[in-house]
Amino acid sequence: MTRTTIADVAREAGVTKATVSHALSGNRPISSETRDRVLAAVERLNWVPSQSARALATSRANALAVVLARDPEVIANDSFFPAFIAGVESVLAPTETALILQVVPDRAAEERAYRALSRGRADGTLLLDLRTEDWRVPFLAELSLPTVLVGAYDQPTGFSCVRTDDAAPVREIVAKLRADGHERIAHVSGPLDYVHSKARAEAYVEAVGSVELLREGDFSAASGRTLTAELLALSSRPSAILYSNDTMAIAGLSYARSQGLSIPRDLAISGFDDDHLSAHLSPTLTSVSSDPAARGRAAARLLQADILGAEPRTEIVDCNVVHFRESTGSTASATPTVSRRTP
Amino acid sequence: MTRTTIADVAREAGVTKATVSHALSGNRPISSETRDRVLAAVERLNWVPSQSARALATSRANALAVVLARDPEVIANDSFFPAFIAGVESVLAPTETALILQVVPDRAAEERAYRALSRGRADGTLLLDLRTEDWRVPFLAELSLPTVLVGAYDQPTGFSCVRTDDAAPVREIVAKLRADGHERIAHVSGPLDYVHSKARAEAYVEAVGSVELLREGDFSAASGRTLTAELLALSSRPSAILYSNDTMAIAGLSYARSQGLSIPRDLAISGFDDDHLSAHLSPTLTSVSSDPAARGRAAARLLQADILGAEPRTEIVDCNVVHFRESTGSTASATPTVSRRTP
DNA sequence: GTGAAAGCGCTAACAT
DNA sequence: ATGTTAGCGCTTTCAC
Repeated sequence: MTRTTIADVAREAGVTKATVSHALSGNRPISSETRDRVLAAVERLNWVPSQSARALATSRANALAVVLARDPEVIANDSFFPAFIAGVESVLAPTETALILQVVPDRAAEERAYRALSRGRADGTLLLDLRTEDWRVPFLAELSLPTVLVGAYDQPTGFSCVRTDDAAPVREIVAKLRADGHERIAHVSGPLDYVHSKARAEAYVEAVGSVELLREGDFSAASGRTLTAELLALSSRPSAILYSNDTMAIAGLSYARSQGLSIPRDLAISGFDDDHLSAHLSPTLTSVSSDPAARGRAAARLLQADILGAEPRTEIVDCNVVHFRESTGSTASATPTVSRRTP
Repeated sequence: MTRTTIADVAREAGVTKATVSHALSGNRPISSETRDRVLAAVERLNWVPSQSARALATSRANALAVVLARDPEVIANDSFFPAFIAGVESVLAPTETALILQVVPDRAAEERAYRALSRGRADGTLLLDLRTEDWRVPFLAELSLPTVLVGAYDQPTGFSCVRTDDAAPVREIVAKLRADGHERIAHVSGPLDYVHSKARAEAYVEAVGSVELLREGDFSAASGRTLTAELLALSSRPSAILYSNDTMAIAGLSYARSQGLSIPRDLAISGFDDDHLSAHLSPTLTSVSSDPAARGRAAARLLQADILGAEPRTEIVDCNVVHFRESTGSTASATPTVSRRTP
């Protein structure tokens, strides 16, 4: 049984391949009568155009791509990614555009992946996990593969960009902790070459005026634990720790408890990303929700526009909202208690 | 600037396109000298073969696909999916095979998506969220699109399948609760037309010998809450509830508490899927971990084998392990307390 | 061991 | 408004 092609449909409808093609694309006027006949034939034969043939002929893959250079294990415990993808899909689905997900082990493979994408696999790509001076930015520019940056990239580029203000929530949390009487506030960041980690860390440093209590983690539970141990071992230890994600915050919280500290009495803790279970922990975890789905939607729309030839533009999606919960001792309307930090 | 093609490489190396093609594929003997020259030219020109041209010529897309008919919002809160995808990617990455993710709103779109996949977009597909008598099984068989079923499908098929024993952990939990003195044990299931929900529910019914306390949820927090309320309003209410995922369990737990019940004293609770934060909740949540990554790896391997022409086979990946935690009042080695349930 | 040429199934000029 | 035809960039017979 050989696959049915556009030629079969043309024969069935008594027209030529060109007519079939145009009847479907609407790229040239067709008598409604002919169109009906063609559509009927398409229906009858259950024909779906070959994606590869179409891609070859039009140089359009009808697919967008995300390449991740992360360890597969890390993807599994990240609460940002699935929601982001869900957002992307919600704008792609109506267009019948596919999303290609490719995980690569190293830079060489990543370059090959982007080259392959630009050679017919995809029409554009979304760049996540941006780093300062990210090599992918000039690289993709040279490949002239339509690209949208997701994150507050700190250099000028010719690409569209979906930004978020990561500094504001950090300032807000620090201010609140200050008002609650905390004087030694620490920060466990993500890797500082990630632009979002860096933005948060810089906002922290600016707010507290010192790098003394800044520690660079890697978003893993293990680093959350280790760095918390390090901070708590200080002769003059912090009374509050801001973590750059919930996973590290929870690991830190567990460690602190294991040392006999009570949260938030002896140590206030806040996270980032607001995992959907964070509001159910005990104590409930103060965190920052950032609507990754909205960023996914914005990024997908910008990329589609870019592919259609629109000018690159930067969109600021600011859905960051701080949820003060029990882990900072401060529920919504709690009156700040002065000087409750431990020695 | 026109894209570089195989013809450019051939010219650069002083050979024909055919030789370039074979030098890379190894599909026919090439003098090592010529090969070197070709490879050098490829390197020099940074040439990557066009995926679409290759796909058209070989009818191989070098891509696998997952089509989801879920609401995008649901994807975001599911702890199974990201880990599963991570597993799939870990076997695909070395092969430079792409994973296509497509979310569809309804059945018509889903059929179109599968047709498009089988017409050049992908070489095979992984079927998730299996339902009893799933229409996709015969449909994909007719499309003759290589497929691997993920879940304990209850009909014979010509497809490979990655199974898990969902009944065993349910039996284990019920047995433990019984031993702890619980006599009225309820179950909040997922939609019963999903094969895994059904398997769990059936194991539950068999273990407790009655459907009286079985309620059908939809895996959402909202249904967890509603059905818990319903069960607790019973004149003779359950002293333990098994939920078919952690999200519903946590919603149920919150509701029970809001009614003044203490967990696990007044109500024992267990979940399913073991979200990475479940061990950090308070009380820590009894749940069943199932290593979705391992299932992703197995499914990807089976699909690749299938595409290469191997016989379909069923693989049982049994990594289900029950983690008894505080929410069932039963830490690992706790001695069963008889009759501590509330009236 | 290598070259020449015929497709793969579409789309898009170019005709009429 | 529709038909004819030439590619898109590969792979793969078929010759030599």
